[in-house]
Order: sequence, then C-alpha cells, then structure tokens
Amino acid sequence: MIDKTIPLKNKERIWQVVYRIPKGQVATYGQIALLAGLPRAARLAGSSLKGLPKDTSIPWHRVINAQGRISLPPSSPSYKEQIKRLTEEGILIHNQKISLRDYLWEP
DNA sequence: GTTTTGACTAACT
DNA sequence: AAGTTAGCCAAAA
Repeated sequence: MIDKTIPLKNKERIWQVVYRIPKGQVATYGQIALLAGLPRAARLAGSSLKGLPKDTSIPWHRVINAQGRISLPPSSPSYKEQIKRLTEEGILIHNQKISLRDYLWEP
C-alpha cells in the first residue's frame, strides 16, 4: 500500500513539542529540536517560533536558551511579554536568568 | 543547484 | 564569570 499521509513540516513538529511543555516549566531550543526528531537543529526551533500569531495557543514563552536566558532582543516587545507570561506561571527570573535546575521540563 | 541567515550550542579563551 | 569561535542544520533567498 502506498502511504498517502502527508509528512509534517519540521516547523509543525517543533510546534507540537512546544505545545507539550507543561505550565510552570521551560525547555531549551536544543531540547525541543531533539524531541522533535531533529537533533542539533536548535536554530530551527527558534526560527519556527518566530511568526507565530500573537493569539496562538502554543506556549512559545516557555522556550529559552541553554543558558537559561531569553533569546530575544531585550528591546523587542516580545521580550517583555515573555517575562510577563513566565512570571505569571510562577517562574522566577533572577539577573535575566531562569534556573534550569528548578524549571526545566523533563519529559 | 549554491549561498546566506538565524528566538542555537558546546567549547574555548 | 563573561566574551569569542566554530560548528550546526533547515529555510529562505
């Protein structure tokens, strides 16, 4: 039988993984890429979040870099939004850094 | 087809 | 600890 199923675009696979990050926890770009079956494509994880609609249900704000920092330009509007959302979920940020030890998602 | 780009990272200074 | 470098890989140009 020929397989007619449409393969998911990589972007969509990234989104699916991000969607699973529990509230109050965070994940890194590299981790997301890995779980999406794209090891070492951390940059793709990042660019896949760019351009998501503002009202998306995908919790893009729970994705941070491997150093526990927000990877957006601090001048960007989204930067403040991300801090706001994380704080609202009970995630504390000290000196621009989030403790991976405390909040990192372990699937 | 080739080259450039980037919400990245691990490994070095 | 903080800054730099080289490697990464899928998309977009």
